Amino acid sequence: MGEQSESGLTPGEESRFVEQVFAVVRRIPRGKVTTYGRIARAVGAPRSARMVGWALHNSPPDISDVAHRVVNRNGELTGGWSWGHPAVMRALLEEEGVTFVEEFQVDLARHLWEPDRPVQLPLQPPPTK
DNA sequence: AGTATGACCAACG
DNA sequence: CCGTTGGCCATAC
Repeated sequence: MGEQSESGLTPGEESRFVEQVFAVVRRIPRGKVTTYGRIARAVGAPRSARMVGWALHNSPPDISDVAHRVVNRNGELTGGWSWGHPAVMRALLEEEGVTFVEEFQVDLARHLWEPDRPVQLPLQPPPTK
């Protein structure tokens, strides 16, 4: 039997990483946001923030409903173009009560949600400029 | 099989 | 504040 694909995963099983990423994203509360890096840490891959972005880019419909709650570590809507324009993503967030400090930068100090993670030192939100 | 790129992050100068 | 470098690793060419 084989042998699994070079990815080390059999078809149908799907990557646990991706599944876990989606599980975390689904738990982001309305009116809150979290970051790629924090999701990566929450699933045990602290240095694979890029893979989180990759997973979201391939996100199924059920994730697309809450994907706008994921921003980069600075609160910027780096994935905004996936909605056609960052303004669309911003509108979705404002609709949930999220406020902004810049045109496409959310107020992390007020709306940051931290996923349950194993155990890590608390990270403070970056200073406003 | 190697290179380039990416919804990222962090350290450094 | 900006640019560069390194790390991550899947995808496209």
